[in-house]
Amino acid sequence: MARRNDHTREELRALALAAAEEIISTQGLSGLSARKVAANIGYSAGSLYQVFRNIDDLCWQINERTLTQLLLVLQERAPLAARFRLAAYASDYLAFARQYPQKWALLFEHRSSGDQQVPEHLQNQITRLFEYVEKALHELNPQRKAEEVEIAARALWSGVQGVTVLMMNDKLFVKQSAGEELMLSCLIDNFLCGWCGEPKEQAAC
Amino acid sequence: MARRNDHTREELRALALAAAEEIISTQGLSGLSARKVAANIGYSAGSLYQVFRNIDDLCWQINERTLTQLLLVLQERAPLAARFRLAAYASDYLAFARQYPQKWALLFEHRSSGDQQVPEHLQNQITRLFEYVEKALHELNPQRKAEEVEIAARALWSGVQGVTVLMMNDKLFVKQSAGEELMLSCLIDNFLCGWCGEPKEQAAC
DNA sequence: GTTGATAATTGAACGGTGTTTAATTATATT
DNA sequence: AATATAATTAAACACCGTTCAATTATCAAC
Repeated sequence: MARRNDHTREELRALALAAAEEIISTQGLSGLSARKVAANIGYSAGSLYQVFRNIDDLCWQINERTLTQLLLVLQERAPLAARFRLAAYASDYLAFARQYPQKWALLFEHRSSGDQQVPEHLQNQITRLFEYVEKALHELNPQRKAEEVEIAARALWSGVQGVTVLMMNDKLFVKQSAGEELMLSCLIDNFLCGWCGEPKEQAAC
Repeated sequence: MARRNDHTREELRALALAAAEEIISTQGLSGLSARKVAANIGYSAGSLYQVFRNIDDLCWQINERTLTQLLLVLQERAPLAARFRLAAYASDYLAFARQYPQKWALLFEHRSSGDQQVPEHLQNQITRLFEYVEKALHELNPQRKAEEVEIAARALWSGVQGVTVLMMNDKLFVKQSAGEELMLSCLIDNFLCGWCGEPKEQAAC
């Protein structure tokens, strides 16, 4: 066949990405295969290579979509006061990972085998994520230098990331349910205590 | 052949694990395959299944060895005072990840496809890791309840974990070299500020 | 319309993967 | 020496990602 008008190039790309996301969500990354994706959208495996360089590329593009989705959620928190906003970011992040565990896992575990680099667009998205945190930290303590803010934002958010990772790995067993939320507020409260230099508001744990 | 005395069961297991570690260290996880491991130790692929249930199992066993190695490093820090000990733990952890990036990645990214669970022995090792941190935190503020210590240790160490993960993913770009070390001390200092309730020692960033 | 060029699509092929199993072979026991 | 036992293997199976020649549908020109 040729240039059949069923779907344009872009439509095909979107179809494939959607099908791949569906497979990953239900069967995990290990359940993903080019042939399955193709079959699910009524094409042959070879056709995917018209739109993706390889399936690593497909995974990167899924990650871009996932990150877009996440950023959209976080954006909603903009009206909140800085301190609550940070807490909301963290809790949203955790909730997102719980809701889309497989897609979230792909987001932070996918590394290309070999030469390929992280796509620029994805890097920009990650930078934006950090900027949200930087903005909140700056509002909380405007005297800090830009460099300090940058480092602190990455440190703090890496912490949130770490809590989420360990949760996802079922490798932490805290007695209470909602233990992860406790950990997040513990992390943030204690950190902000140092960041703002507020001795009185000692964190709960 | 049968029960050839070249190697006992346990020797074969050790040989295979060593070969697999070598392959992972040089070619990454994606370069690992049962046939390669077998070839490298002069056996056929099928023989591996006498000693491992599958190659996921082999990966778990590698992880146990890696974690043993890491715990050994951290143990050396026991003589230090609590605050320095914590900092040393974090820096050791980061250094370990840098030195054995592939093995470290396997440690925190490997999840079985499907039914298999995290082996008990590995869980115990992770618990021990957290206990090191708990001990230091307790020494720094003995008034805290055991529950609080438990949560704080996991929160703080997850932060260290997060910094390391993001570093490994080349996803954070801080201008300074040694930016990761700065992030770690930023995280720990600020956190401990809240933990101990020490307002004066405001962290550098 | 018919022809020819163009581009999308496919199916088959290649070399790889993990895993199972029947057949083989070396050791241990009787 | 004969037999039982257990280790080892080669081959087979069903997958995988990727490539490519062959096919086929669309478009442009005549």
